[in-house]
Amino acid sequence: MLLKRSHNCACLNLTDKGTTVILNGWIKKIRDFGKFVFVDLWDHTGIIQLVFRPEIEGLAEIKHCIVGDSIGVKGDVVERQDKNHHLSTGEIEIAVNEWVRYSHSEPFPISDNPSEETRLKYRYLDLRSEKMQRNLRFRHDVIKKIRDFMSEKGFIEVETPILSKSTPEGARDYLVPSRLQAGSFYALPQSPQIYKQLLMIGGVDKYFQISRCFRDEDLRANRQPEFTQLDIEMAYADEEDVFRVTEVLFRDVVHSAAGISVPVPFQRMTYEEAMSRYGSDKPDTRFGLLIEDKTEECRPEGFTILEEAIKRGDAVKGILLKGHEPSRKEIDSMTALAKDKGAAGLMWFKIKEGMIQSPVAKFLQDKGESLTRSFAMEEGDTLFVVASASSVACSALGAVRLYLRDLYQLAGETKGLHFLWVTDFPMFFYNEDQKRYETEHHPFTMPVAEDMERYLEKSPEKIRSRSYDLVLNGEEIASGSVRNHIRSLQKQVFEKIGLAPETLQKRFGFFLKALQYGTPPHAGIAPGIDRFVQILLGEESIRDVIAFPKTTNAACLMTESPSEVDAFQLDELEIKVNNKN
RNA sequence: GGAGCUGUAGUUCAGUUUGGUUAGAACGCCUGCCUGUCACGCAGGAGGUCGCGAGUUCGAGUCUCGUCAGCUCCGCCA
Repeated sequence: MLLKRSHNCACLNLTDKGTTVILNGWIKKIRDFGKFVFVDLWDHTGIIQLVFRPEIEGLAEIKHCIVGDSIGVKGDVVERQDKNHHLSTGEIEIAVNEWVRYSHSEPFPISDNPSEETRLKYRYLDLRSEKMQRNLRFRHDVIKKIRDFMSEKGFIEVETPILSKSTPEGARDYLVPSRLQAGSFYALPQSPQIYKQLLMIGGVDKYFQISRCFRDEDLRANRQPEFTQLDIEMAYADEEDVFRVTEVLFRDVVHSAAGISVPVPFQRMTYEEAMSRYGSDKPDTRFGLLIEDKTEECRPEGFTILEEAIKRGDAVKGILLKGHEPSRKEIDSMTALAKDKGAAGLMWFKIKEGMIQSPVAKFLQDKGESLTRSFAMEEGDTLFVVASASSVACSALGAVRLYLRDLYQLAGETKGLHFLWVTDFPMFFYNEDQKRYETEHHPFTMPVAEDMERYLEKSPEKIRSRSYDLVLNGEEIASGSVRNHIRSLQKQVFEKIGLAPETLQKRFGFFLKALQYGTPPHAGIAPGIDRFVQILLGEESIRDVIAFPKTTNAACLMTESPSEVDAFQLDELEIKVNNKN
């Protein structure tokens, strides 16, 4: 028997006193007093207390219910004698007249403070937690706002295939074997990139999609193998059009979902500046601590470490931490970070009673004066210096900078949202391992035309692309570009990254062909929904904004996927598994 | 591929530094008592492959090696 509910648990209050209601939900807590029993009933709206009095039928049975049981009750809203002010429904309780247990629960395997492993194994129970309920609802609100906004701006949502074609440029593909053409494979899309460009050629003009993307790469706290992005593409548009619509979109979504006002337009910065000043292509602009290049000014005589570095052509760069002196242990951690990024080491300097303090102090013939002067260092500050190839020094100090941010909460604990456009990424970079050029963004990005002419043969790494990232509080939350709509130029790019003509034809022939039919100039962007929601909610893990996430091993502890399959399934696909063990 | 942290009852943890009797606590579960709780209380009970496998030792939850799993980071992520 289903007692059809009249209300949700937490939607009642003292004004409902005297009414008869029917509630459905789970037992959250049960307190047995012999002659009567209190039950905290929970549904997605919250908790309300039920009281089972001696005179009702089934009093003995309610004593045998446990946390997690699903029940329905009919009863009267009554005012409590002793009110509970910790509860929104704490002024009332439901005096139960009639009730039914829909289903019994095994003892609950998940506590108030569950481990990550337990949460993932019993995800359906973890989802009943206040946090997951709130996060899923928030995520829904964000996505609904996005859909409404895009529709209002004249974009239409078009779905693109999940079973698509492998394009092994970039991330590793997830492959799906074909049965009808055994030996051939589909790939799950890393993004709908090519399809959305084909939609532009197809006259869709303004496209968007809340789309699932798949990348078979290692996971991180903010990275899952499948994730959701808002895919956007506009015909007859350039970067300024994309910036404008994206900025207003984020402004409106942030305002309606989180109640925060952010100014538009967003700050912009070139890739070059981001790398040289922040040591990152996704700089956290919520605080200073910028990297300074003192290769010219700072040449303390007799300090052979620096002198020889400069002679080699290395740069001397540093960041000055005002008013903090990290401990030896903390400096060791920072040194390890710098070395991870390829620096030979991390030099540090403090001033104590006018005297410079540093492991390398004894080498400083000028007592460190040229250092303290060029960096404007004062007592109480700590100076970190790296002498390395310029790019190495920057990324090393970039890592140190973020360590200091976390150590001293330099980004502040306020809900400040700093959006930043990073522009002018390089088109190509040289892959040392594979001895060939690759595209920094993706091969469909439009290179800057004049750079292409000047540098294509001699120094391709100097060619800029018309691509851009949107960074929020030091996290990349969107990436996009003006696309290459010129077939000959697209072919040049493919050739530069070493795609042999036959390979090119096999992988991208259909696309190059499509480009022949009057491709409109177009541009787009793809914000990552999961990461954006994660930042707005202040969650440390992206798993907490996804209903059914995977572990760092890309496994699902609940369904135990991935798993072996039956031999007949493999037979149908003509696949043989090589068991390495 | 590499580094670090973690793994003990259904759950969350203590015990590992310094090897030594029968591995503990809390919550949960089971049985009983209780007329106003909201962390209800009281009495009793069940519940353990100390992740797994080797090794050292008279003796291993504890030491060593390997391995698996979870988390974080580097590489990787057009």
